[in-house]
Amino acid sequence: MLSKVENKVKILVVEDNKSIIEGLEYLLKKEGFETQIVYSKKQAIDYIKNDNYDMFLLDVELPDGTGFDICKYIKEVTNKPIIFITARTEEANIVYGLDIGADDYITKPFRNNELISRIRCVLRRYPEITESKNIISCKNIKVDLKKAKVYKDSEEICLTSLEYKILLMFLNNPNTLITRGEILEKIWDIDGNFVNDNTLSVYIKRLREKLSDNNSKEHQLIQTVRGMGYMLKK
Amino acid sequence: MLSKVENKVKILVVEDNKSIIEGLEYLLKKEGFETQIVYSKKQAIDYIKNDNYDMFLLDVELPDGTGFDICKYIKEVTNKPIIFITARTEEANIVYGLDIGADDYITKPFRNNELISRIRCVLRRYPEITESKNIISCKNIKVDLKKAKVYKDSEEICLTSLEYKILLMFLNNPNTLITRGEILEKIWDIDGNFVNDNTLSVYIKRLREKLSDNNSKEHQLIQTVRGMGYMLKK
DNA sequence: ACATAATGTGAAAAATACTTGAAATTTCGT
DNA sequence: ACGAAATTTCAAGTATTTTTCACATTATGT
Repeated sequence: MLSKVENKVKILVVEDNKSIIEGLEYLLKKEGFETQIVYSKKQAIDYIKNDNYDMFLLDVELPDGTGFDICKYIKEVTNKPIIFITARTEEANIVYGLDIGADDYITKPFRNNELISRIRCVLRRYPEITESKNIISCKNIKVDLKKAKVYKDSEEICLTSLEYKILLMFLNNPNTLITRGEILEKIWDIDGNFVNDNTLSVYIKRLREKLSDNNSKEHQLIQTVRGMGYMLKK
Repeated sequence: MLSKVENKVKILVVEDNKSIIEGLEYLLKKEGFETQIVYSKKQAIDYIKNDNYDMFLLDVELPDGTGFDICKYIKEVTNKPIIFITARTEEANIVYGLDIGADDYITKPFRNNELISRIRCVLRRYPEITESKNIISCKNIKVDLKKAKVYKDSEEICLTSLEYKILLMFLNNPNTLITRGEILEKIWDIDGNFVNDNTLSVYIKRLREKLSDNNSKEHQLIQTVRGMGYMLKK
């Protein structure tokens, strides 16, 4: 199966209270975020080291330390939004949390809507995060997923909807061989009734035509791998 | 039939609850993992000694010990991801599990989707595991399965699709005699209509030509076993 | 040295991919 | 609902690469 490049905002949640986690994970997923939940300071720092998150929700009290420690660590290595989740009793210290670089805080128990709107509000202050999620690009071709528009060197080019789907399939799997079968299956599969095999060739030809102004073989974004399929060269 | 080198992530599951095992095995297989299930600490350590696993799912409570013991043992001998499966009652100790090197935990009963996404998430933090599944190599020849590209000493060489298929057949069965019949069957079998026997010889010749720069016999990757077939010397 | 098996060669045949134009279908504005 | 425009599909012809095969040559084991 082909992998899919995720274009979601990725949030790391550090929280050790199981009953909060359950609702939280469901909520965030539903709202279109990608989440990773960890339970301790140690684990959190581990995950941060090994992965890239766009944003952090940190509980203050953790079994092996405080969210403040994690916050300081995050601010050392990157500049991404941080929201603290605090018990009401910790409210007094939260000024400290904001001092060391957090963007907001929310006290438990919180209403789901409030959390989500705080998250979105904070994200608005980091426009580069959401913007980067709506654009896929390769070489001089850029796709704005939100507007479903395609640009060649910042000049818009018009693709039909099938051409667009095929292009996305390539952009989501750069440097990966995609067989004709896989494309036919994904784009045309209506209960096994594939389209004429040649149709795909026609689409590839048109896509190339539109994407490239230099139709020498080596300059094609979409390379054919004879006898196997096609591949987008990143 | 020829054995096939699996390019799947291989998971050792240590769990003594039969009703969990049943669903688990089916689920993991369906999601494309290779699984081995064992029921006790003793058995687990035995299997770990004798085989290479990419990842571990450990129940905490076992008839003859705890998953924590197994976790410590694993971390002594290798660095592979570990996820604990715990009953809700053991939740308190789980911080200990994470301390001794586990990557995540999940409490029973769990939803299938949650387990799978935790597994995939943890695997993402060990990129070398999934990457190693996309590369097969032997001596100075490397094959990138994702790109369907072949390299000789990190220099790309171009194979036709049949040459590629045959090479893969050899790489998937190193140090194993493969008869001409087996190759003909696997590569050319279209309802028993085999190709001219000599065709295979031609392909072997071309493959050798492309794979080696030194065409002395001993240096050939693909050795002929007179009267029997061919063998790839690892 | 002999018979047999394996290998090398190049030209013909086949397979695969590309191009083009035109027919069928869908979409969209009126 | 109708017609025009755009999109999608298909068929036929062309170009390119690969696969195949017949025959010549070389290697191997007894």
